[in-house]
Amino acid sequence: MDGVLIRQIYRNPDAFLQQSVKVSGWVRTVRVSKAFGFIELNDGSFFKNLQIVFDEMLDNFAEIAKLPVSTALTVEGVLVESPGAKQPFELKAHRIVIEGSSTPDYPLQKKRHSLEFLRTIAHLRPRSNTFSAVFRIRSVAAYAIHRFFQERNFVYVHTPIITASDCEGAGAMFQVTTLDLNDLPRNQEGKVDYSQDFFGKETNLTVSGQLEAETFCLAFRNVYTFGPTFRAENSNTPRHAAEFWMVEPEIAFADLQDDMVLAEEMLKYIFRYCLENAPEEMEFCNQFIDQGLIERLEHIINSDFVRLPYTEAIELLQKSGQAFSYPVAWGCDLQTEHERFLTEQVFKKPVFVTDYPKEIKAFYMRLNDDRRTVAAMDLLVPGVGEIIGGSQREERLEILEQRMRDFGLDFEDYWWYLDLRKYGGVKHAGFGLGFERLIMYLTGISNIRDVIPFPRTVNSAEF
RNA sequence: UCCUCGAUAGCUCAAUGGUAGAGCACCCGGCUGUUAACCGGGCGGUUGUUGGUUCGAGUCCAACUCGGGGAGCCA
Repeated sequence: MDGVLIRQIYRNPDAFLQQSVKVSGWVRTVRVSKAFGFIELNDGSFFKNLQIVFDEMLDNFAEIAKLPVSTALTVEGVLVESPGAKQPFELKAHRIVIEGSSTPDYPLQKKRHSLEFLRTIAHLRPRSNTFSAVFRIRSVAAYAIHRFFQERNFVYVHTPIITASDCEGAGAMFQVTTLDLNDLPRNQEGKVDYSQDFFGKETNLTVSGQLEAETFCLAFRNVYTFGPTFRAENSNTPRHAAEFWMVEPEIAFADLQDDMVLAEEMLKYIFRYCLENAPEEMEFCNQFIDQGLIERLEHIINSDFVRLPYTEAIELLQKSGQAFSYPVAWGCDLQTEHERFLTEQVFKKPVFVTDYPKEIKAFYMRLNDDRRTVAAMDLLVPGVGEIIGGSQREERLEILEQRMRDFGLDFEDYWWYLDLRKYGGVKHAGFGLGFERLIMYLTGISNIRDVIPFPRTVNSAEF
């Protein structure tokens, strides 16, 4: 008899009812009486457990009745309709084989644990309901992203993890070196001689694949990256990690409006895909992590995102009569409290804030005709804040060079980036989506450490 | 990095400056359809670390470590 997956049984129970079935999985809990008992078995293929009914007809009944949680079993029996109210069917066991034993000190108890405690046992927490749901949703969402772009013929670009370009100053970087830190080679000025380092120059872990993605954009037209990025910022918040994943599409012959349409369609696609393809996991999140989650996501799928120019946002905030800790004035960046007010109080749905003052945005963002603002957009969502940052890129060589001078950037470091404008440069645009922030929004999990299998944050690189 | 709150049994939490407790987990026993099963009994502690105040510190003070919430930076 070949084994079946619990997922197969749940998805098509009629094919298995009254049939002999063999399943393998791990014990979530055992409830036992004198002559019979119940096992909740989870085989990893499905969020829900299969209830196993066993009785003293088993020759190893006494042993099975005392199994500690997390014992691995293979169970053979007949799938029958369950008289119990909480499950539609159950497996009446004829034979139970212990595949892998466990011990009573198994840390995961069959009760609710705090997320903080579960973080300390990151190697075991995927066996809990919450993380079983979160990490399957993470997987499904990652696949949805690939599907979305591949269906639209975007080319998936693998931009480098190790980079020599200190691009856009997006944040502090982790240095990559093979030099002996206890005995650094020095040049004549007494500075570290990186010509003796592995790459012959100073290198770091990437903070963004955008500039490299632009090169492929101007060859393949529509491209996207999806991979890890690293920031050595000393950020101690529930929304920042030192290692996280970003999705960065880049589209040619496209402007900021096209960019926002793409971002909006992509998010709606991912939300819809996860609701349809991980319904049990989404329902669990809706019930135990964030009540109202599904309703909110469905509302977003069916609503139009707001487009709000920065200048109007400032006026709106100023006229709101709301007391803010940080004053609102044209030219200042929006503070968290301002973003929350806009997206949570005023609109109650995602808001694109567009056309920021050029001084507070990156050098590569396209200068608008007013010469004061750039074609940038941030997508703010209730609860999570900024989830996407994007812009139309400056394709005009002279203006780009002027902007680089304004920012004090060295042309030599960007010679290849400038070449893109020289050889058939066209208008193009793109954005970056913080994948973990998307997962937070999808699951209702409020700490980024709980949507990353093994999170790396300031002072923490366990496992 | 700043502000703020916290750290007591494996977990979640109690405990006026004066004998460290409960629920759950775990162990033993009971129970013929359980659902975080239930009922009875038992085991379980260098009170985060270091130092200080005091006759006496889980409790007060200081520093440090780790964690929660908020802010900055950002995705």
